[in-house]
Amino acid sequence: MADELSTVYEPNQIETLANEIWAKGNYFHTAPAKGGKPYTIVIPPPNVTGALHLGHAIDNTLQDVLIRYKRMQGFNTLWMPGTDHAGIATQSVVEKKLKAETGQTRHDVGREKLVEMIWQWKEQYGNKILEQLKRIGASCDWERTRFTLDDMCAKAVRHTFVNLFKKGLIYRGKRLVNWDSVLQTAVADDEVVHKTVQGNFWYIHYPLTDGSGFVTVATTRPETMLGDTAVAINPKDPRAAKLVGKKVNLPLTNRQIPIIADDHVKLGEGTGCLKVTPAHDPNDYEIGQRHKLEMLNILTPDGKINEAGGKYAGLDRFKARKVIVEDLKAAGLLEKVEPREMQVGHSDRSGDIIEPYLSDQWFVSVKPLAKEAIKAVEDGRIKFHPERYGKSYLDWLYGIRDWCISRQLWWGHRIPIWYCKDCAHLSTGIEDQTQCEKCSSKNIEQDKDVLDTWFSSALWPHSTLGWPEQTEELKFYYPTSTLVTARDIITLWVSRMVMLGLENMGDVPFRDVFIHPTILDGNGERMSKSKGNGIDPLDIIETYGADAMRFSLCQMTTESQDVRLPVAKDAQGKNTSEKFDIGRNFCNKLWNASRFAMMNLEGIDFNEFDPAKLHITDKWILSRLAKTVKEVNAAFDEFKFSEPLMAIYRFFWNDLCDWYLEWSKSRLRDDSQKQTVQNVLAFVLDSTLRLLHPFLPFITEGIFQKLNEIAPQRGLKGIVEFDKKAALVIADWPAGLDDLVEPEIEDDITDVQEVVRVIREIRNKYAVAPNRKLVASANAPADIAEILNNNAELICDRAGLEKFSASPDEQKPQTAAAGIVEQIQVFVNDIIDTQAESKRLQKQKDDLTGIVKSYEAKLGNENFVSRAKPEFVEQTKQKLTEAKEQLEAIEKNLAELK
RNA sequence: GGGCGGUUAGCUCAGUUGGUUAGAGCGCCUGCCUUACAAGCAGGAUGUCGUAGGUUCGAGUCCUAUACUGCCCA
Repeated sequence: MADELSTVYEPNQIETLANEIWAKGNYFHTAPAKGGKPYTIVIPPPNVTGALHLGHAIDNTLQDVLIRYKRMQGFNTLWMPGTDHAGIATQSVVEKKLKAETGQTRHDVGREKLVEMIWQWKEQYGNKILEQLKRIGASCDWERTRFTLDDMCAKAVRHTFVNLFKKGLIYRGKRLVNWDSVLQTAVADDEVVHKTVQGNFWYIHYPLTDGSGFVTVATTRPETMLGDTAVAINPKDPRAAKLVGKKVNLPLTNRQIPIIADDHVKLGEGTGCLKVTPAHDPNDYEIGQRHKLEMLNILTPDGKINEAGGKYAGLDRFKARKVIVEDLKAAGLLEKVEPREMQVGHSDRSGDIIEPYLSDQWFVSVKPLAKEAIKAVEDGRIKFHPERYGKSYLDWLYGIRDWCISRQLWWGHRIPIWYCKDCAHLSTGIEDQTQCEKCSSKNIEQDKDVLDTWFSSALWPHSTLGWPEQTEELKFYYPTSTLVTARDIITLWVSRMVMLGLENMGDVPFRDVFIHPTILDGNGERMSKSKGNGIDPLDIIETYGADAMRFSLCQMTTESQDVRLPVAKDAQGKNTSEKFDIGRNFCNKLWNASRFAMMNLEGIDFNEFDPAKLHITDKWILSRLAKTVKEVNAAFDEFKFSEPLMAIYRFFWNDLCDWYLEWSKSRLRDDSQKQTVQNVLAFVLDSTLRLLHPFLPFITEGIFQKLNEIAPQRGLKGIVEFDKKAALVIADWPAGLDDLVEPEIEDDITDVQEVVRVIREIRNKYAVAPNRKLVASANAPADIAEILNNNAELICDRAGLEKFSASPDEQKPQTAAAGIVEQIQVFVNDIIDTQAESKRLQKQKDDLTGIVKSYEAKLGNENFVSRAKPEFVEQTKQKLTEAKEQLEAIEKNLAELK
């Protein structure tokens, strides 16, 4: 059966097979009743409208690595999946579709119908992303899949709102908000992206009412002058004494507005006179508050000038700008226009220019919540990895402002507030209200707005576990263990989960927050749909396999904040990247090494294993394995991903494949050693599969299944025995191997490998045919010579020799080429080419001369000898002696050539 | 404007508490279809560690300044 395996790894079949096995065993599902220690991760719920991109792929791969690792370690492991209703994003997708298909707007179909359409859309497409997650191997407990708008989450949202409202932490107020005129909703600060755009500074004259001249104001948004209710000047400005208290005629209107003094106006900047538009600029709003100015709104919700704009009413704000500039010019009030680069806020969702807009909104007073959230990180109840991100989190919370939670949308959690039309009282409650709390009037109406999506995502770690019900799940799995996300989400989501987790549960939502790097393209730009540089993980999976993708993503996950992934178009025009070659090559190597092993495991018998028969190479590979396991565990505990993977990579490729498998070939033909090799091989391969499983779940599971058929019982009888599980996904993590570490054996094998390398180099330099057997010898100190002689067979096997021997008195034969490594001089007979040899040795001589000189310089420096640590000085002396000996040997060999 | 990163081989990145003449993969050069693997094997070349100072016996690593670059916040 093993020899039926194809020589090239084919990911497709094995991915299907592994998925079937996992589904059949229902291994991803868990429950508190299973006992053990809990380990919980809640997925950062992807937006239902979205499709996976590589950002999701890396995020979810890393979560899966942690979950699989902990599951194998025996934790009661829950990975809670789900999606986010993504208010604005989802509604606008459906609105666009409606517009494209029928030309209708949401107002044409009405609220109820639109919401129904969105639900339909969600049912149709919302599962796509879950299917995609399954393709990348996410081992979520799918039975528990949640949605931020499902009943369970809705209940949590309702309770949270009512609690906060009753505590006085939710209030309604007329405030300036970031207004998206296309979507006609307020958006949060963090939904506004600032872009640099080319604009103008218009200098406008405002004539004084007393006829004594004019003041000049400069603005980037001339149309807002319609809403000006004052002109401000710094009180220290020399002109202030004369101007403050006077009035100006606001051009194009018949209003007169006062000149006031305010510190906010910077001295010596611009014209020194600032037009104040409290209803359309955050700074002006502050000034307006201080001076109790009128707040004059001049815009309609869809971004047109309203009736306050007099004859400009009805014009779109950008059109109005042009007309107003023309009119000012005609009136001789436009002094000049300066082109100017400026930062303008754009809606993350619609791309529209955000307008500061005065409207009724609901807010959360976050200060008291933030205080607790700050404490949780400061006292270490929550730890960020890498640590520096804790600072971003704290900085944001120190300066936090009240959170505007109302959105003028129809898709989302409707605000549970009912207005009484008779007594104007506001009622709220867990249940929908049918009458006014105060006057019992049935003439009540629910608030039209919905809550910011982050309000429901902020509850995710406890709402998904059933809160406010005290479910078994909630008691067992909360607080969750680790949150894995990208750094741009720290303020948006992480901080809010901490605030509301502490508020509702009285405990942190998670202990550790791991922030992974952001994937950029080859030009250092963030991947995005609009730029067209995004890579679809499914394209990568089709081309390279899911394991290969995961390998490369994990390998890139170091502590750096960004990773670059050069993007290329393949023959079909899909975005792809050579980066995934590494993962694919690794999978192929793993596949083939496993094939080799399994082809040679016929007749393996666990009970015939005899520890007394262990060969030096067996002990060596077991020692290397044990060390690798240690390294991997240590790295995982520090939230490192690249490091453990690369440790396994080196072990598997550079130790197991390059050396052990090769040495095992002849031993497998030797009946007296066969059972030992077979058992060690099966054990080491099995261990490697276990170590790799969190990273490469599919291929390792596939091979594990085959291994189970060929060698059902694996382990080193009397030393380490492994469980006999039906699937790798639930197999035990390698443990109890520490006693296998043997440093001396590792050193001995290193000497052997060094000698082999020197001989290979010589063979290569002289172009010796691969199949030509040579004779070699070595001069080395007695102890090392003994080791080499004991392992002469290993050297011959790997260096293509028929004979090898070493001794402290060995002299270089006349016709031999010489190589040197540490204290060992190696002589390879009968291939000499005087000229080439002389060139080779000369280069070695030059290198060594440099080394000797640098040591001599160090030791010649009195400061070094007197101030460096004595053991370091001693070490350097030792090295100098060795280097000098090597140099002498080379010089001697060179002299003999001439 | 404030904060946090990055700058190491042609490319993408490692580099622990300062201590051999700085590593990996890809790419490149040479030789191999060696009975697991050419997505492979063996060998080789390649770096003033952004720049300038400083601390130190010793700096890719610590400090200061500076350039370029990215992200977050205002």
